[in-house]
Amino acid sequence: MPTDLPLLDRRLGERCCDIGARPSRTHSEAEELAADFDDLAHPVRLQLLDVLVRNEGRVCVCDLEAAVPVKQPTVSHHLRLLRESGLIESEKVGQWVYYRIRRDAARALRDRVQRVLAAFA
Amino acid sequence: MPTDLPLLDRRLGERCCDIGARPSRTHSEAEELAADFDDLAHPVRLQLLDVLVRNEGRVCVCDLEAAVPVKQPTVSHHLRLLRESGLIESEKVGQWVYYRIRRDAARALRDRVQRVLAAFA
DNA sequence: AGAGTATATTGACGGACGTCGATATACCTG
DNA sequence: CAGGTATATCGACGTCCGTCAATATACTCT
Repeated sequence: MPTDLPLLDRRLGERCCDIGARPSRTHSEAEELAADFDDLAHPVRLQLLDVLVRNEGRVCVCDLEAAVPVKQPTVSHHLRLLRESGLIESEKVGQWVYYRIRRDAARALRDRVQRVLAAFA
Repeated sequence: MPTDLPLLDRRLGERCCDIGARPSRTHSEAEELAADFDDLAHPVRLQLLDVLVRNEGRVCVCDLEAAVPVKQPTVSHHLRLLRESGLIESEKVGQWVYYRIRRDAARALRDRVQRVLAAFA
């Protein structure tokens, strides 16, 4: 698209506020994307996901607890957020709860995020 | 790495909390990454970046203001956050301020994020 | 049943975040 | 200089977020 023409005019300081720049996404689309980034915008959640990704299969909560610098209720809190956003799932075995990453959801998130970031190139 | 062996044991419910799972990143590394995601974790910031990416060069604040559903002080607020994180820069021309994306910083952020998400594959 | 363990939930607290009206600052024009 | 415009900053307000101690729930073993 020839977005250059109005910009050259603008350089002269003669016009402003009239390029009619509109985002390519609606605000609610942007909200959904922001929610994707939000899931990843906390160090504890990143570390939990990291452990789950690198330990294919099952990791129990006490292992996760040992991997991050917060107390058990806080770990449960972040695990709940990740579960509610569909990125991980849990399975109760005896008195333990094993968590694992949901590869399909993780890949879908990765693809959505990469589609956004591709425009940054 | 053979992460499977302890996991098979674990399946029987006989052991727990001993795989010594440690995140591949320190907490402060995770904090820096989380800050990257935080920059993108707001719909208004995503929309602002979108407009700046798609209008190579200069966009003045009033144009940005027209593109998002918040008032002028809030636009300035988000522009400041993006500027402080190095993703955009501004140039004053007459009574206007033109913003543009910093391609180098944007690409660097994209690469950091993609490196994280690659593990999700 | 009773004691111990693993995990989730609740409730409270402090602090950070998003928003906006009001105001300040800087510039331009007449 | 006076009046107008563009943008930034300030100050206040409400809401959301992260954390944890305490408690609840569910399971295991004896």
